[in-house]
Amino acid sequence: MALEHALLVSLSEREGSGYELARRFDRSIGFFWAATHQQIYRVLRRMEEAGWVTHTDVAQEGRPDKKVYRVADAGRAELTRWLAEPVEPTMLRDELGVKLRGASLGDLDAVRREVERHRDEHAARLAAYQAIQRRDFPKPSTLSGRELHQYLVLRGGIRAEQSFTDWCDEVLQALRSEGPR
Amino acid sequence: MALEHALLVSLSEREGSGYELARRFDRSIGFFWAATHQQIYRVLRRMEEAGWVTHTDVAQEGRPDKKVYRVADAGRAELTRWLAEPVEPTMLRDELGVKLRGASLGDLDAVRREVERHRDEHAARLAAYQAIQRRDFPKPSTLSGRELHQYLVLRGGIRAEQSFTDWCDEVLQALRSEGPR
DNA sequence: AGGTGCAGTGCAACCAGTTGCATAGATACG
DNA sequence: CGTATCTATGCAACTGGTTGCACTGCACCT
Repeated sequence: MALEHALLVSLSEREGSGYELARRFDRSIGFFWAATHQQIYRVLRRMEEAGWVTHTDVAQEGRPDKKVYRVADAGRAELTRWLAEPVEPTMLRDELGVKLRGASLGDLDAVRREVERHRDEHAARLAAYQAIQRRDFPKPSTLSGRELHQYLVLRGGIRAEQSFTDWCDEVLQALRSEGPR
Repeated sequence: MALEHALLVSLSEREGSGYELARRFDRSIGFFWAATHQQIYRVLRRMEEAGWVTHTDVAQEGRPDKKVYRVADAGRAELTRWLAEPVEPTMLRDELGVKLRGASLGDLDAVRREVERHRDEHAARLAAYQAIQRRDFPKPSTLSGRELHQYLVLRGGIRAEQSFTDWCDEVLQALRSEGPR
């Protein structure tokens, strides 16, 4: 599974506590691989058992102690191993498709509103990603290494949200001719 | 969850056994919502307990008996209920993104090959979907109702695979300038 | 004669992820 | 002053899905 490896990547860039990782996920990797704090805590513990990471307790004033994790040698080895190993290409998996397929068995107008809602949500994400692109990667052609890879992942997010938004528009357009509105 | 409802949609179109549903999923809904026979059997039993479907045992010659499921009133009600209820828009979730983000921590060339593999796989799916479109929906503008909805779902698959393929190409292009090849 | 594959259902164990809740001090809002 | 939010970690229960295996009998290939 990839969460372990996503955490290894994130911790390789910078050490951090479970909580910090959860917040980092919320605002960057998490756009492309979401994870709750619960899942992260559990996986970190499992990874420590496996010797992939180690932690040191850090006392703080005015706030709870935290466990700062860093990648161990075994973790680095595991990450390179996994990077070289093939993984299965993902399948599209979106409930909206199921709803649309069943639209004629229910309230068509409700499905229409649902598609609109999804379009808006995906369009909003698209705008957010594009803002990140403008802010963090104004000159893509100058990038290389880690920065280039980060940029390319962001590009993936942009393309995905763009195409989803376009699809919703196509659906709405096509449904407009159907039934009363 | 959507598997129940995907099964309700499929069974509304035509009754069938768990096995048949698994095969139907393999070649149509499954392009957009994959499910193993195991999962399907389990869910069908749960659905029967809930009164959403009923089954009749059908004896066959030369092959095992089968349980043919059909949608009950409660199932139809549940489906319409679910169709009107909002669901959360999906997040992008692809391990390839994690790999790319960590590419500089491992063998860049292996990641490159991996991206190529995924590109080929997605391009193949794209071609398959486009073949279905050409065969089953030569004149989209004439469609309405269930057929239109099926077509639109297929369009979603085509757009998703197209944009993923394009993204892989962009990545490969960008990585070409990096490191030895 | 023997292996593969299809049709058909199913159990058991496991893995990944979600949800709800608990704790506890600090700070900020109204 | 009280409520909400942030930092920080965690347990317990549950849901959804995967993997490996088992059994039956027919058809097809070599």
